[in-house]
Amino acid sequence: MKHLPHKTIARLSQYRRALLLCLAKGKTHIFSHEIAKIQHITAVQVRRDIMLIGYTGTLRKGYNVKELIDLIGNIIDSEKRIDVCVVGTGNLGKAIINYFKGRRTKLTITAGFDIDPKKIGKKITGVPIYNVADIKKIIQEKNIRIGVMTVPGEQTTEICDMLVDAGIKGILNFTPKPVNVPHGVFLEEYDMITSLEKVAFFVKTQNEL
Amino acid sequence: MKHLPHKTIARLSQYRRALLLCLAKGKTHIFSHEIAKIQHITAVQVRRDIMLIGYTGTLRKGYNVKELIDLIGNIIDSEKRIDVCVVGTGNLGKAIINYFKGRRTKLTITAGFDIDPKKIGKKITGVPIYNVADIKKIIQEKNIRIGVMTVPGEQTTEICDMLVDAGIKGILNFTPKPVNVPHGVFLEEYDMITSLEKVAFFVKTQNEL
DNA sequence: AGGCTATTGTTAAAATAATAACAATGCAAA
DNA sequence: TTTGCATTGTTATTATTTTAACAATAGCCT
Ligand SMILES: NC(=O)c1ccc[n+]([C@@H]2O[C@H](COP(=O)([O-])OP(=O)(O)OC[C@H]3O[C@@H](n4cnc5c(N)ncnc54)[C@H](O)[C@@H]3O)[C@@H](O)[C@H]2O)c1
Ligand SMILES: NC(=O)c1ccc[n+]([C@@H]2O[C@H](COP(=O)([O-])OP(=O)(O)OC[C@H]3O[C@@H](n4cnc5c(N)ncnc54)[C@H](O)[C@@H]3O)[C@@H](O)[C@H]2O)c1
Repeated sequence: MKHLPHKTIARLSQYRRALLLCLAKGKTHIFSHEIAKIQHITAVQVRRDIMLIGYTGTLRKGYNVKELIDLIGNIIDSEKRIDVCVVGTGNLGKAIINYFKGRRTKLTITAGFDIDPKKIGKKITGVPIYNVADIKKIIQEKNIRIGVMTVPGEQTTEICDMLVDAGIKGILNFTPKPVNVPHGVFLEEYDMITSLEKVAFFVKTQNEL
Repeated sequence: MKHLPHKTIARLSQYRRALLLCLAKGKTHIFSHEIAKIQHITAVQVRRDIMLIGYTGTLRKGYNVKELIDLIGNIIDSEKRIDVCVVGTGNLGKAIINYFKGRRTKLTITAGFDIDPKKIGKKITGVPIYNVADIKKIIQEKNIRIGVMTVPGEQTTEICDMLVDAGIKGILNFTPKPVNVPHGVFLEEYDMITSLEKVAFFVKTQNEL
């Protein structure tokens, strides 16, 4: 496989989640247009993505759900579990930790960090919350490779530097403050306001037609 | 202006947020490469986006921060305020309501909905929480146009249908369950797991090099 | 059995997005 | 004043992503 487009990676992750639901319902095979329907994309795109990872379905029966799930896993998952930490266990951090709890994935949140003494030492659905002062030590001890940032905007830069210093390899930044990371660290940023403003733009545009 | 790419819309929204921070710091002009640095993109792309909206900077001085903010506002904002509601005021819903509080934007969260009697009737940073049973009535009374869904996955489809029925024009779905909306309703879905798996994929890939 | 049809896999084309290239120019410094 | 140069605006090029087109064929129906 020479190279998978970013977009394909993102879609494969989504296909897998849809497929897992199908599997749970006892469905053994699925057509490209069924996957497409769930994800609001076209069947062609689904087939193309699946082609890119080298999987082949059965004509008139579609794709074997189980096999496809496993193959996607081989592509996007790491062999070993990847440990993830969440820095800032407020509303958003808590929601994220909860959300991950119990999901079948190679990604596991194994630590939370906070500065608030009321939170340090507690657990959130089983995940221990540590003092952010110990961040480097814990990250290295637990071999945590990915950090999710959900601290207040003002702390973002500082926390990001601490994560990089501790040897983190990927950062997912949910704070409103964009950050810079050195080469070799993968950065993904998401800002809800951008999404909402996009929705609003199209709502407005449509109204003007 | 014939047509703005989706990606440009999203970036304009981000430029504005960066610009607002600059304005707050008393900066009156900004160069394309400064904006680019903040957003981790290239200066060319910034200039191109700005060109697309028909704004012109001053050579050697850059862009007038205030003017650019206003112009972006003209493009992406609605004339009038657009009201937004959040359905499901748990951890994530609460985080979102908080996040929006006090931001200068034409988008305002004016209602939350929940099914939990302990939450109904309360306020979250000033936003009243209503009984989800009254959703249609309140949405129409308040002329709410956009709905954010942060309910548990199992309720997603039902809530989505209720929002559409109430006349909502745009939906931002944060639950793990993809939904279908009729033509004329703009849908945006975001799933954190996709983002995290993407980060993990690149962390893994880089490791294998 | 034989034709029909839904579906896959893949190539080709189109659309969208990002980057490069560079002329124009106005400010700063010599 | 003149030169140098940083910066914009814009066109051209390249890369990426999506969509279309269609041949191949497994299974269904008659
Ligand atoms: N990107 C998005 O879509 C989005 C949506 C909502 C909120 N947010 C942002 O996410 C962040 C968190 O939001 P929230 O609602 O959970 O806020 P919150 O105040 O509930 O949580 C912040 C947490 O960070 C902790 N904290 C503060 N300083 C710290 C430090 N130096 N080290 C470690 N922990 C520290 C606090 O104790 C608190 O627990 C904010 O920046 C908010 O703007 C982003
Ligand atoms: N997409 C993401 O990035 C992301 C991240 C974290 C969580 N989530 C998802 O967001 C959702 C909310 O997460 P959370 O951590 O806030 O959960 P939560 O349990 O804290 O909140 C859910 C809220 O919805 C309310 N609710 C339940 N049924 C309802 C109904 N029929 N009508 C109205 N309200 C109802 C509950 O009372 C509760 O207040 C979940 O689906 C979760 O999986 C998504």
